[in-house]
Amino acid sequence: MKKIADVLHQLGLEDQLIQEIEQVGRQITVATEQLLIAPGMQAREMPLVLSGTLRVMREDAEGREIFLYYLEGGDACAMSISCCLGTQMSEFKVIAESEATLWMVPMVQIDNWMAKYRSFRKFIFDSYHDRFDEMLNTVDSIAFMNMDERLMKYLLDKKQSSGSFVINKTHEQIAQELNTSRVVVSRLLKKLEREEKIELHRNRIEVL
Amino acid sequence: MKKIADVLHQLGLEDQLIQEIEQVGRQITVATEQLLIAPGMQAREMPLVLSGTLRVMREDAEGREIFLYYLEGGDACAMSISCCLGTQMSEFKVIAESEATLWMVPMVQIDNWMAKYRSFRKFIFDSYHDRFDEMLNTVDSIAFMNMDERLMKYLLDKKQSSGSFVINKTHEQIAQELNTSRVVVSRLLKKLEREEKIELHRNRIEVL
DNA sequence: AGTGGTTTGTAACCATTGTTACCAAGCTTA
DNA sequence: TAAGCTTGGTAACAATGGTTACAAACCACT
Repeated sequence: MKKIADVLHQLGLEDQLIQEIEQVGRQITVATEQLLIAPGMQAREMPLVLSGTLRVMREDAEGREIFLYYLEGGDACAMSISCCLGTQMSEFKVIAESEATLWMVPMVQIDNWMAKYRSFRKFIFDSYHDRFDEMLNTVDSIAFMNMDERLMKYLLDKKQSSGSFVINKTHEQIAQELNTSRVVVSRLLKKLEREEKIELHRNRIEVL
Repeated sequence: MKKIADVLHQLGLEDQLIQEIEQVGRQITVATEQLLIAPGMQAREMPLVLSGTLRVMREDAEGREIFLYYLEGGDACAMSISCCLGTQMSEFKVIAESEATLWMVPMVQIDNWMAKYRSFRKFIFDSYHDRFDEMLNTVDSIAFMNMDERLMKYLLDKKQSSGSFVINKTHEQIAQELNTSRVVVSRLLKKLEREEKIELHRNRIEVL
């Protein structure tokens, strides 16, 4: 597993800043499918992903959900910041897609570092930009694509982020993340199998 | 029309910063339906809306469009910043929804002010947060709502932002912003009229 | 091996949205 | 007023996706 200092170094942060982040933060480990942030929660720390993957979902009033994007090694959940600068609340649900290690940074430090370190400003802004970009991507999917295309994109994204051709999810889980029904997912997965793009097994999908 | 200093003052910025912004920026006026930013453009200035409304749209490769959000008095197009900090390009299309006056701030100054003024950092972050929030709203609409609900929400948002019950758009224009077809919009508008939520005229819709 | 729960496959049907086609109403300009 | 364009109304049909129902396959546990 990577150390926090290595990750921060790769992000291009100054050594002095890295030391400060090391001093005031703490490392935590979260288990697969563990809930990290739920709508309405007030964050006091900004999570920085050291290893593993977090899944960021949007949830509406009736409990329907939709997948937005993944956070992976080196990514910060920068959206938490504006939760704290204002007194606004989280509008997401963040769940561990796999076991993950996180570096939790106290929010109170953020503004200091923003004033002090150019590299930190760049890091946070890039982070915002990347998230925004992924949101646009999500909008593209749900606005312009049919469910079969969205499903294939979902599988490819998952393959990309996990680095594995094998996806261990049930049709029901996938249906929830795409905000559709299990029957529809099964139907379309079968179609993708007939097109020889994937192979179906119980609890497992292989991308070809 | 409001002066730039007044607008900035209302945003809670320091007097010294306001002076700097006044010195280096320039004011422009854009006509209704004028294109401000197109996908692939590189922004060198950040627009700040003094009066009027800008419409921010997402456009895909095939030219299909979808409405994301409005920018109004006091709003900054903060997304332009990350275009410039990195060397990334605009992923939006920004159009004047009405005649608008803008204060254009050179990007080169932004980082200075971020380091120097706490109020500026807060302004930019709030701006990012607000835009992100509106994006989530858009995602909610297209992910969870049917076209008739989206249409009604669209009309109410437009009423809200323009401050007028009267909406001067053709069914074709609305169809483009919602990424659907004119026939569908006409059909659903007629339904809304029968439900006495709106009144239809040529080139004009009244929200009741 | 048998029981019970979970997961997947499939059919039939419905609702919503998209498409094509055509006409009528309204505006503009000659 | 006539011609031509833009805008809006409506019908008929197609495509996509959502719902209900049921059965089969698979797994875990006894």
